[in-house]
Amino acid sequence: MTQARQSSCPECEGRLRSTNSERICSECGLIVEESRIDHGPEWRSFQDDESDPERTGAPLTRSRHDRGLTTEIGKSTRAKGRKRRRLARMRVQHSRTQINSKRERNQVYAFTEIRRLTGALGLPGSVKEYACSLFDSAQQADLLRGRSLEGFAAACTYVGARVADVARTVTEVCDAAKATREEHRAAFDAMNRELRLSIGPVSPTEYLPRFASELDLGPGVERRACQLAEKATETGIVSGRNPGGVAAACLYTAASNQGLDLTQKAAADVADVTPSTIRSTYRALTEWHPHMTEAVGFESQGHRRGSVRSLIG
DNA sequence: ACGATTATTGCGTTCTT
DNA sequence: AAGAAAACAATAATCGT
Repeated sequence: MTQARQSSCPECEGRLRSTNSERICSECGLIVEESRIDHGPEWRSFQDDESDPERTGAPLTRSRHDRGLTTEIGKSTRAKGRKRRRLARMRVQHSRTQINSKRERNQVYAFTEIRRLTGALGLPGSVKEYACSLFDSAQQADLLRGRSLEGFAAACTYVGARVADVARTVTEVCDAAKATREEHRAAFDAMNRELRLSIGPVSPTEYLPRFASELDLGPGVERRACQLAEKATETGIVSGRNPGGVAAACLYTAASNQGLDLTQKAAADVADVTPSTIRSTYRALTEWHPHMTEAVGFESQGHRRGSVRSLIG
């Protein structure tokens, strides 16, 4: 809202915006200024970042984590006494190393994928780190069994982008990821449930800055669009709708009101929707007056249906 | 390009079994 | 309690201007 000092991101030239404690780039999420508030937990696992001594880069092919080769030490009924106890011990140790190495392999794989994803989506390192730590939490919470690693990598990246206020749509993430929408969702739901992520439905405003800059719209238009988006949220227009589509429609409406020649198709494209979506939302946006079912219920109308769809961008 | 109309899709509800 | 089906809202596709 108040931008006084630097007007563009040193990395990607995106516009900056301020939150409570920091100024961040609206496109890549780079934190330009930060008024010393330490945000979130201190993640930093043993071996870190840039060096990556483990052989990275190797396994980008799809591999299910459970489907590897395994060796087991059978329970021999013939072994007796000391020999039997030795075997038992071996079995225990062996299983332990197997679990550890499995975990480690998974982690390396997931981290590599997260790194690749954040790169491909133009997300900053902070998102990558958050995503990795989130994956670690998920692993410790034993959320992985029965769900795909790729899904978790995608979901962690998605959540990371969300909390950094540089949301990407599920479509964007899944297109770049080696995961299907279903896998992403399974992982996301699991983490959301078990880890108590504070990830509510996406607000259209989260997409506004990025879309605005992609469309070369000035701050004035963006501000107006933001007002529209807030009003849309209050009115209940957003519930059940694709937030990205609403954001694009708000921008279109704002631009249109100011005489800019922004085409519906252009607005639709940045949000990955069709012009007809822009149209219908535009209508709802401009003539929200005539009829409003349940006029006064301000909280009641909050979530009628499609709350799930609002969750996923 | 925009608006109106029809088709499709997706999801919550409800109606079973 | 889990699954099938009718119902509804948003989005996409299509046609007309």
